[in-house]
Order: sequence, then C-alpha cells, then structure tokens
Amino acid sequence: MATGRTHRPATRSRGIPEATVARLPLYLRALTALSERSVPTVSSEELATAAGVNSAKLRKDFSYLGSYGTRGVGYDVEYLVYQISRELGLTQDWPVVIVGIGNLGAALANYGGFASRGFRVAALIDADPAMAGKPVAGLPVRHTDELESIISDNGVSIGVIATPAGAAQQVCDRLVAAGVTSILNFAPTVLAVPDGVDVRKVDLSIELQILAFHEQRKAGEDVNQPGQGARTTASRTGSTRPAGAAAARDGRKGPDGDVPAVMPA
Amino acid sequence: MATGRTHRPATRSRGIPEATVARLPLYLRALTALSERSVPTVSSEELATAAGVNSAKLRKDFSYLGSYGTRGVGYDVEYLVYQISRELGLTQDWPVVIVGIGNLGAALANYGGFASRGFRVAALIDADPAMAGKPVAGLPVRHTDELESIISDNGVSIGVIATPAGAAQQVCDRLVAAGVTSILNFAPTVLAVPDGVDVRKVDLSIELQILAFHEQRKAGEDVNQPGQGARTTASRTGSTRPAGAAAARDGRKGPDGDVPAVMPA
DNA sequence: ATGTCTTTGTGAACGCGTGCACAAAGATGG
DNA sequence: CCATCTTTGTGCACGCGTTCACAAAGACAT
Repeated sequence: MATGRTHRPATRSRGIPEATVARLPLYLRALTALSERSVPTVSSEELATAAGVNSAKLRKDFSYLGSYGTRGVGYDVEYLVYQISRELGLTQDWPVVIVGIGNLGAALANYGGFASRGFRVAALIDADPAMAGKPVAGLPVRHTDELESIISDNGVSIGVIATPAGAAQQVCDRLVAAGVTSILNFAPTVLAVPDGVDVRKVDLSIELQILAFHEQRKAGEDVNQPGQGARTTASRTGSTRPAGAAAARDGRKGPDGDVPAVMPA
Repeated sequence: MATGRTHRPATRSRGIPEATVARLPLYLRALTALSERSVPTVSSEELATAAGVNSAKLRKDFSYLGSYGTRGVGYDVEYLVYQISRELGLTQDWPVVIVGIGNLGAALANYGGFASRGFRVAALIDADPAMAGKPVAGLPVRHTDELESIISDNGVSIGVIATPAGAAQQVCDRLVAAGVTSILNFAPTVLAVPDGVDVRKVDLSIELQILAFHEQRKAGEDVNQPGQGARTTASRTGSTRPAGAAAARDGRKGPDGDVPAVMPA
C-alpha cells in the first residue's frame, strides 16, 4: 500500500468501512472491463477473482452499498458499474490541479486514468518561470502565482502535489487556503493540514523499502532456521530480540558508511 | 495511500507486524532528517510528531525491533537509523530494474529516493526499439530482449513495472521466470504471481477515486441527492448523469472504459 | 544515596476487518 | 406447482492493529 491516510480515525463514512471504499475502485475497474466485453452479469466468485480478492469479502463489501445482486444469478454488470461510480462520486466531473511539473508531474498529466474516470486536469502549475506557457500533455503550464485564481475560477477541490519535498508544505498551505479540501501527495513529506482536509500519500521509496524487507527475509530464511514451522506463536510475548542484537549494539560506534545519509529530494 | 498488498494474508514476518514494517520507512525518513541536523537523541513524542503518527504506536513498533531506547532520555538517533536500516535490509545494495520507460518510468529513473536509499537502478528496459540506447537519467535504455540476461547478470531480485496495463502481466511473467521475487507494479492490473513472489501495487487513479469519495461525502453532508457539486462557485461541467438505474442500463456508462490505453507509462 | 522527574516498554481492552459457513432467495426444469 | 440447484447476503468468530494507562527504568539534582 503506497498509501497513507492522514487523520480520520477510520471513520465509517456513511456506514461504508474505509477498507471497503478502498476496494471499490478495484471492483469498478474489473466491472468496466466486463462491461466493455458486453458481459451482462457476473457472479461474486468471478468478479472476486478478477479483482484479486476473496469472494466473501466482495459480497460483504457490496452489501454495504445495498442488495444489488440476484441470488442464483449474480450481479448485473452495468447496474453495478453505475452504483459504484455513483457511490465513489465519479458521476460528476472533478477538476484537479497538479502542482510541480517535473518528471512525475508530467507523467501524471499524461496519465489516461485520470481523464477517463471522472477527473479532469484543470491546470498544471509549476514554480519555474521557464516552464510557464510550455505545453505538457496538451495543457500550458501555469505559474504558481496563478494558483489561487485557478482554484477559485475552476472550483477545484482536489489537488495533486508532485513537487520536491521542500516545497510541499508551502504548496499544501496555499492549496488549502484557496479552498482545496483533498490532497494527493507524492512528495516524501508529512503534510500538516487542518481538520476537514483529506490527505493521501503515495510514496515510491517507501514501497520499495517494504519490498526490500520481505526480500531480505526470504533470502535469510535459508541462512537462518529454514524451519517452515518457525511460525509458532512462541515469540509472541516477550522481547523478540534478534540473536544479533547484542553484536549490533557494538557497532554503535558511529559513523558507519552503511547508513545512507542522503534523503531523497 | 497508494498501496496495495497482494496475497500474503498479513503474515507476521519474523514477529514484526506488517503494519509496523510499513511504518519503518516513515520513521527512517524522520530520523535521517534529524541525523542531518546532528540531533543526538529524540523522544518518542517528538519523533512521532515528525513522522505523523501516535507516540504509543511508535514505541510499540520499536519494541518489536528490540529495546533501543533509554528511559528518561529517548532514542539515540544514529543508532536507531542504523537499526531500522538493517531491519529493512537497506544496509545492502539492491539492484532494481525498471520496465516501461514512458513518462512514469522516466520519472522513477530520475527519482532520487531510490539511489539514496540502498537501491540501485541496474537497468531501464523498454519494448520500443526506438528507445533502445537512448539515455534516460544517465542510463541507456535496454531492449526487452535483454531482460533475462540483465536480471541474471546483475542478480536483480526486485523489478518495477511501469508499462501499459496490457503488457504488465507478460512482463511480470518474464521477470518472475528470470528470478525476480519482488515486484512493484504501477500498471492498473491485478498481477498473478506464483507463491513466494511479493507484489506491491501503486495505483494513481485509485487514490484519486478514494479522495473523490470523501470529497463527495463532505459536499453531500447536507444534501441527500447524489451528484451534487461541492463548491458553490463554478458550475461543474459535465455529465451529471440522469439518476436512476434505467439510464445506467442503456449501454455506455460513465466516463469511459477503464484500462486506459496509455498508462502512466 | 536518595528522591524526583522524565520517558520508555508493555499489559490489557477494544474495535475493525476478514473469512467461514449457512440459511434465505430466487432461477430453472419437469 | 414443486423440487432442485445456484448464488447471494450475513451472523459469527477470530485475529490483527490501535490506543490507553501505568509500572519500571534510568537520568539528574541535591
């Protein structure tokens, strides 16, 4: 999960659990694919497989939306596409601004998934005056000075931050002050926002680090105890101190070259 | 959060909960920043604030790694940086290949967070022959034909997929066959992989859809009728679909089909 | 040494999410 | 109209994750 929710203690929004909301786009994608192939109905089992989830979970998720299935038959594909789209708020058009038109910002601007899903890129904004006017993905890049007026004029409520980490909080503040209440943050920083503003974070390097953890674990399984049965609940309580912890403490001395000292920009 | 875990029923890897592992990179980032400012020690409260989490949660997370703090004082910044780096497997150098050098792939290649955090981009791979040899982020793009040999020669175990959705599964299969056991997938597709292979998914459009859901909820708190725009100023252009299932049932639903032909590529 | 003060480490309770398993509902065929 | 078969919708139990609250541990001053 490259995800990170800020605030919001897992509030059950209108009775729909957060975990379910996070899966609805997944279902929607699978359903849209079926729709394009003119498949009229689909069972929870088939759809679950296509979406990569458990069928019981899928049925429970749908039960939060209402009883949209027919027992013995399954779900009407078109109908379900509409219901989920409506629930997610995709039946309306959301104007979005992207701030920070570097490599990533340009990639986002060109991302087809936005336009095709109820989102419209209202403007691309960058702080570099040299970028101003330059067309990216068919849109002229606007300068940061125009940020407030762009948001106000277009009624933008969702902003995407693709700036360097150092500029993110400042951009965030301006977006919020101008009226944006939902932010998708690609900068590797924790954003501080007032209550009522949603922030979702996508952090590329964090995802890789999590993968590295599991990769290391796989590699170390052979070296250490190859025990398949090593998953006992034995170490549940008590300090599960790794055997090498004591030795590691010796290395405390200081400046090891191992530790990368450079933050990602 | 742009994250999505595939498979793996929340296995508690070596006693460290998945949720904790996912937060370690966050702590590491905050700690590295402190380290650069030569801060010697930090309390759980301060660090928790910097990382954007609850202090009790942070202490419990660290307790899974061992007792690395000093009561009454806090945690030694340098020592903790090393411990977390080691736990995440970042004290070694992970060679990574990026497949699909479109907009997103190029952005990833240029992303500083990779190189500075124990990851090394071993190669950039693209299926387009016209791209071959072209330098991106200082590396010459290699053709897909070389995929297997690149992975084998460099001992790559982590692959990043930034191709269009249609090519993702095929690329994935080849990566896995060549020996890759961890995949970071940016293509909007559910990847099927054999046991033992980890897949993490980053899906840009899903994140936006989740934001839209909450945004709609905020806007519609007073209004019951769906499809109500949030901000009062601008008229929300668009497809305010005639409510009702009937309208939905006559072909062509929402924006348009999913699976954008052009991926974040 | 002794007392005070700060901060960690964790036991325990609670709530959310997941998955099983099954009854109810409806389709379908005779 | 009845029997059978398929698939939904959900009650229930279980486990993970989060949070509170506090005792234990150490630093520091006197």
